[in-house]
Amino acid sequence: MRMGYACIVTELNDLPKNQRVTTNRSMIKKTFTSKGVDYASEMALLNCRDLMKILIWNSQNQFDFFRMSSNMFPWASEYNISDLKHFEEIASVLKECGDFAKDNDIRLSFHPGPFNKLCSSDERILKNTIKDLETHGEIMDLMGLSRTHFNKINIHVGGAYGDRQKASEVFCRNFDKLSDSVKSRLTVENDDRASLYSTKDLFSMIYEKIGVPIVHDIHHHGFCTGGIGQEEAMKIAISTWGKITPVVHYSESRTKEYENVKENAHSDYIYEKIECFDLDVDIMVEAKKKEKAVQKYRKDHLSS
DNA sequence: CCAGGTCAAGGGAGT
DNA sequence: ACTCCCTTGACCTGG
Repeated sequence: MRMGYACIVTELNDLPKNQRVTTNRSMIKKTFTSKGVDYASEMALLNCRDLMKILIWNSQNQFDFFRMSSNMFPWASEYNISDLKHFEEIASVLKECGDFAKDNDIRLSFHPGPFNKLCSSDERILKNTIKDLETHGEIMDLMGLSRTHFNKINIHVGGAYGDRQKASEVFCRNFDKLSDSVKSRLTVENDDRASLYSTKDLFSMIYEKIGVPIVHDIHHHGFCTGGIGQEEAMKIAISTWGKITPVVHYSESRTKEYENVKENAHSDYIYEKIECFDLDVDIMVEAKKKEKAVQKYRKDHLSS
């Protein structure tokens, strides 16, 4: 069982700016407009170089599961990676990252943002979504990562528009418009609101139609059960993965740590022993303190 | 260095 | 109609 965390190594991120290691260098629109795509290219190269440092840190700290940031290429919707000024060096660094991950058995994944709406019937929104997803696939291809759900690109369906069944059908139709680079890696995650998609919904509306595996988020399930329990939902999700080890997401409510916060907001750390019903899964921990939350969990629950 | 205000995208929920 | 939140806070400006 792997345990991973998302996008940021706080230990390396919370350093003075000139020593900081991060893959999240970005910029506001005004800066992108004034400094242009070559500046974005510079930022992307720095981000990719730091990805390598983060992977090394992971291997030195017994982490074999990591979610890469979608911010590695700022304003990626506005250009093709292969047209960037620093493309050759970027490609070379990314290949090194991918090779390192494989040599050290680190599972890498992506979780593109909430603006991806593969269920949209609006051509412009769909076009933006496909562009973003293809960028994620291209990065993984450049890294030489497998075109399997081991290196998943995980998204939510993205909307219901008042009719889940109908929206999910649009999602399935649009899935066909993606390249193999994305199709082979795409997974869907259950939502944290009853009006959206439960794990059970995803099974019948997505998996049974197009074979896209389900990432079961244990925390989200509490807000959108689909009328079934945690164990049943997890088993349904896990049945969709074939030979690849399934991923489940885990987090706890921020209300455990702070007052006047939303029930479904994520906590800094996690406290309870994660119940996996003896299933073989990899766990992506979504807690604000990132790697520190996993380290604390290991100390509390896994050390002997 | 720091604090405070601001920031692409789409949908949903709360006000 | 407006604001906040979501995968992941980070950027920018003025002091």
